[in-house]
Amino acid sequence: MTSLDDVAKAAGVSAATVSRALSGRGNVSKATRAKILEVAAELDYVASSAASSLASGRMRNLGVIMPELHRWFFNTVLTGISAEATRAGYDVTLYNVTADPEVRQEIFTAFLRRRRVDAVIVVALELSDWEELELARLGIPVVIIGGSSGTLPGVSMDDAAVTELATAHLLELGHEVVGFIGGAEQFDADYKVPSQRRAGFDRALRDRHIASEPALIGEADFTIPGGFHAARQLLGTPGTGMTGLVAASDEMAIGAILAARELGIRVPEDLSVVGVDGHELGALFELTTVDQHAQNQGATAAKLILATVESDGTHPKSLQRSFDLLVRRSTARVPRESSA
Amino acid sequence: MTSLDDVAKAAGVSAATVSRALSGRGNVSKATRAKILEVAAELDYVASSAASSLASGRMRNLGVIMPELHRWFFNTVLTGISAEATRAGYDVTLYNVTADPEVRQEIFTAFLRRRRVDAVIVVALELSDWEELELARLGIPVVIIGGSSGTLPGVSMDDAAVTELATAHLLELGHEVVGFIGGAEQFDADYKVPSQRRAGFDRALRDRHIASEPALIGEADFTIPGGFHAARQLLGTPGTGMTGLVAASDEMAIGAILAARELGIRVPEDLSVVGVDGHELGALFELTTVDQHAQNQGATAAKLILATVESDGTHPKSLQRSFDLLVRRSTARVPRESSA
DNA sequence: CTCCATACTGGAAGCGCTTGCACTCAGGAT
DNA sequence: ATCCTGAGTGCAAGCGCTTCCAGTATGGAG
Repeated sequence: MTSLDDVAKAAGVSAATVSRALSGRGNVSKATRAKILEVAAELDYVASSAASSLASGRMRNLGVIMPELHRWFFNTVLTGISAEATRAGYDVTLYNVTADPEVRQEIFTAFLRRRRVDAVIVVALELSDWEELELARLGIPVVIIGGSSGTLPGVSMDDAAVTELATAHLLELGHEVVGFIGGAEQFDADYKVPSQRRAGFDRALRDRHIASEPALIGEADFTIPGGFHAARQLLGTPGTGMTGLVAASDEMAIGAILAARELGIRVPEDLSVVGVDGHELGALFELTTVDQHAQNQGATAAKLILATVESDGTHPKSLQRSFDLLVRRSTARVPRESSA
Repeated sequence: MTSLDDVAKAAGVSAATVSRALSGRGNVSKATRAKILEVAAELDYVASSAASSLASGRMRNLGVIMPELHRWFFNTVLTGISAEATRAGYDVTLYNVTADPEVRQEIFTAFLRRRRVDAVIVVALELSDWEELELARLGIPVVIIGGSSGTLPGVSMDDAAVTELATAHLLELGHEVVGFIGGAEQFDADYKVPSQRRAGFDRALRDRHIASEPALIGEADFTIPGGFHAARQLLGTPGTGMTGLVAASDEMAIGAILAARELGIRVPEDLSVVGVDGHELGALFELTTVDQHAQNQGATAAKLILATVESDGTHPKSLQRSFDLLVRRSTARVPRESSA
């Protein structure tokens, strides 16, 4: 492996100058820099990250903590982060916090404290006080996506407003009996998004003075099968007169559409379904949804935190992400005689 | 931040001894080690990875190169790798090679050459000669998953055997007109799995002396929408008499089932559909498939390569993964009068 | 024609660990 | 009793960069 010194010797300058030329910090004359760049390329020189990190304290590495990778939101956000990090020359180190509490704790103590990353992005994890403290103790910028924290900045959406918008869409179409599929009471106890989304649904109903009907509320785990089963039960309940259904995630909405099809309920003629996410499968099911631009959320968080790292190191600011209602064919005006 | 020296002083020993006690390399008396461990815990000491890496040449970091994260296979393999790496105390650095050739090249030159990882797992990427060379030049163990290489070891499946098994299953059920949905000729030009899977299908037919019918071959990109569109075209073609359909991935198989439903074709009464993967959504669609234990593939690759890293550093051996036919309700014996 | 700020450059001191080497000290073999 | 072996420990030399500092040259200001 060629080292800095090899380059310095070959270029006839000191190691210090090579370092400056390659990193862009400090002054180097144009001619010298050109010469060094040429020699470095010739020798295929790439600086050792360990040496560079040790000397400078900079890692050029971004940590990402996520609870899982299967659900669309997570891998989409991760894709966004990764693209942005790569563009900036940063590596991405993935910490997959599993359900195992020991693993989770290990991540926060052993792994993160090795000082391997310059910054951390936490995705959709509700942090315990202890965890926030550990994170703060790292002394590096932290940004939260799709979760909330009293003390840490985040790139987030108003998760209540999102379902409120979805619900309002249905109400405006004339639906009066609207159901909801969201997180189970105990689903992801440590993740507030489900309850927020539920709150938005409730709010929309309340604003129109419509009573929330417990029989119209289903619980699922945000996946397609989860939505399928919850919807089948909801739709199988006779006499509800439900003509609209809001799902707190697109995956559940898709599950609901599948359930409706199985039961011979036409979407949107008999039932309007709206989801939340902007899942790529939505197009296939012509699903009306509230797009939360997940990939963008990841990219934005990465950009935000990398800017912080590269500049002073003050704490990044929180950012509110926008979202848009994307109307497709799974929602329609309520039929004249509304009887499900 | 507390350093090794702090611990050494507090424990009344030399830094060398602390290092040995904490890393487990070299001899330290039981009493001394206990004392050091106690002090280290007390001081919340965690070694700086940069310093440790620089001095030892070990990174405790595993690189993973993937072309994408959305498709089920990828995030499932990654989950398996991550779990295993975490267990072993290794970080996972993710390199998401996008379609952009510049980014791809950048990963192989700039990123990987910083010597940040002890080993690399390449997932479902057909490497160019140049890339294999670059990888070899890194001088670290490399393992391929779901791709092939003449020179690099891998954890792989016989991708032809898999579809052969799926196809044989259909043939054994009495189906004689069997269609296939696989990769487009130019889909992932640099990824051989699609053509292998096609080859397995062809082989199964040939073994039974059944001619392969071009009209029964569909092309898609391994996703649900892709499978949907390909299947709709295949199924929409009148007079083929097709009663069985093999999809080269579960996602395409699911798309095909959706297409069949839309066209009023019953599965499995009118059409048997079999996929390949073991996708978690398969259960919902009662999809018969060939389970390739993807998460296991990831875990196995990680275990394999970490063992190599921890021991001598000789090259890891290739491993052939097993796969199992998982019969569910999407396949059935061919109806008496076979006419689609 | 001086003087001084500025642009470049090199020397050298680390960054915080790991590890080869030398040393001491028991305990077992002779 | 002597020698040898090996466990246990400390010293010190790095690992390959970064960056502070000091030194030299250069150009414009006075």
